[in-house]
Amino acid sequence: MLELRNRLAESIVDFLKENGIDPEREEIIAQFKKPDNIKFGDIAFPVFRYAKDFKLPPVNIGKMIKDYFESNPLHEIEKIEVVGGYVNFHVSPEWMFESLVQRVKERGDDFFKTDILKGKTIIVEFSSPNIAKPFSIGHLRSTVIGNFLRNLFKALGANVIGINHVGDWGTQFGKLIIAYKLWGDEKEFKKDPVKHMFSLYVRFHKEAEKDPSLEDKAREAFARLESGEELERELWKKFRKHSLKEFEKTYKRLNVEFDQVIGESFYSGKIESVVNLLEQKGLLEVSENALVVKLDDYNMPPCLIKKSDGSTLYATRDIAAAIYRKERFNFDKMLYVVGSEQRLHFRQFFKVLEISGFEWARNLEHIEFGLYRFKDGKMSTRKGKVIFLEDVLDESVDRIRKIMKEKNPDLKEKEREEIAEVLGVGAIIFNDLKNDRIKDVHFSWEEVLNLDGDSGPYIAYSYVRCNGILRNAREVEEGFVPNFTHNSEVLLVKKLFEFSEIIDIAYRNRKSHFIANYLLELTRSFTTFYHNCRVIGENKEVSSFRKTLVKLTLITLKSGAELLGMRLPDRM
RNA sequence: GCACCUGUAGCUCAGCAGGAUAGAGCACAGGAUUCCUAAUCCUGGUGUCGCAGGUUCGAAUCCUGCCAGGUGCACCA
Repeated sequence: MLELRNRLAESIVDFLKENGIDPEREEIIAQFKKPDNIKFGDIAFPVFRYAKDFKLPPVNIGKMIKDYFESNPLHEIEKIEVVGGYVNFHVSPEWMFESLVQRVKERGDDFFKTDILKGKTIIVEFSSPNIAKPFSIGHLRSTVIGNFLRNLFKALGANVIGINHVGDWGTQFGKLIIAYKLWGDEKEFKKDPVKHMFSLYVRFHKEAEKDPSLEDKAREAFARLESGEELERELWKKFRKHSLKEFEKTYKRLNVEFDQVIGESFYSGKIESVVNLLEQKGLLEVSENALVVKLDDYNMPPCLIKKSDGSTLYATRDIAAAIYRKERFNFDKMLYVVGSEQRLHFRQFFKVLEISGFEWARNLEHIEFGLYRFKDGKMSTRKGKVIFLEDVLDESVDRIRKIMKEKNPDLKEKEREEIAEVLGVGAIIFNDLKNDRIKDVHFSWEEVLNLDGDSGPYIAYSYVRCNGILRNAREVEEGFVPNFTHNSEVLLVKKLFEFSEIIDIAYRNRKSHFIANYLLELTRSFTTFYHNCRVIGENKEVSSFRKTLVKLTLITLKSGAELLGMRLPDRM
């Protein structure tokens, strides 16, 4: 469609030039619009703004453009209509179908992939849970959004490095160490390490309200950890090991992989060189006994580099990590998938890098997203007010399992289990990715687990039907000659054709909801087609053509779901 | 207090490099199954696009101000 727009724009530029107007092609392309209603065609060009130049009503100009195209016709265009001030181009569905088929013949299942990012190295830092805390539904967002971006950039040909920047360093570990020393229970820990650590963490904050000296003790404990004291180090290793093992299970369920899992602790040895560098550049100042970089000139509060007790902070480690990664991977872009509440933090350390002379700092992006919130406010790990992701996934799988028993009782137990897992987890992933990530998600079990309408299972169901048809229509040969006999076929082909453009939009905005919504629309187009057009039992030409439409729908649904990181079952 | 984000149908949300009567899902009512899985499809919308100005041939979309909710603003991450 992009190429077609280019060609249309070129013709319009020629036409306008003949009439003494000299616009850029890009300018024309920007004016193209996708009509709200399909009856107005596929590409619309509004001509209102030229009324003054031509000293004619828009309709007349539209007619002139139409005439121009009719004397220089494009085979991709089936029909041109002038309505009001618009020139509406109706793209030939036959041409769309043939282009799609051609593409699939050439590229197979990779038909939607491109190489626009070939040769580029892109780092996506995502998930990054705190290993002192359990994996809550709050961590789901960074995980699935990051995974989506990793998939997307890969599909566009980039060399992508997905990094799980595990939160395994910081004062929180001081807290955990103190709490473990005071109230830790070896037996409880062995039984369920993560839950036990969580209860210690919550208890720490509760007790610290009564006894604020605990906070100081925690900071001291972290300082000892950072300076390499044996006892603290051992405890830390123990906490870390068990947490990572636990997280691994969750990642497996979510079908998420990382190219690198490096904790913040990894950078603790690289802090001094950062401090020295900032010192050299004359950016470092002592303020209230701490080391800071002042950012007054950029309308930001100072960025804290070292606490007054000499231990490091989040920002320091992020700066060290960025420099390290630039040296190691020489990335073209680095994206941080982290909640929007940390926006200031990112602006600050991006700026510190920039004024330190690292020009590549402008290739850093904070991919922010809204947080999960309850009716009565924010989730808080500290207060123990948190929903565990595992519980959400289990509940979702449970619900699916029940529905499956009802709808398809003939499935074997083992197969049903596998499919319920795929559908249940997929439903949660889809639910998270279907809305603009910038918005907060109001958590309610009802909504997260809602399986009606705009949901993962809805898409999966269409996919399953496609598979069913292909299984039952083995005898039918695929047909590559367009043979439209019903309007729903035309609408389906047009929807299928949109896919590449949607990928482009999702890429430019780094947002998954464009793809999620597209998949819902495609599914709707398909089910309408499904209800109106049978594949099996029609004459040869019709059956063959329709079989190919089903095949195209199948691979498009699969590809879109793959980008989102959602698996689809062959039956359900 | 300052900065940023959000505000669209009863609810959850699309649409916002300006463009045609502002669209989905849920909920509610009715209908469709001799036929590729009815987890489906079809029919039914009188919405102050938070409010008020401005720019424009044209504003949900851009600008300004205000209101509401959220987030952040030095030793947490």
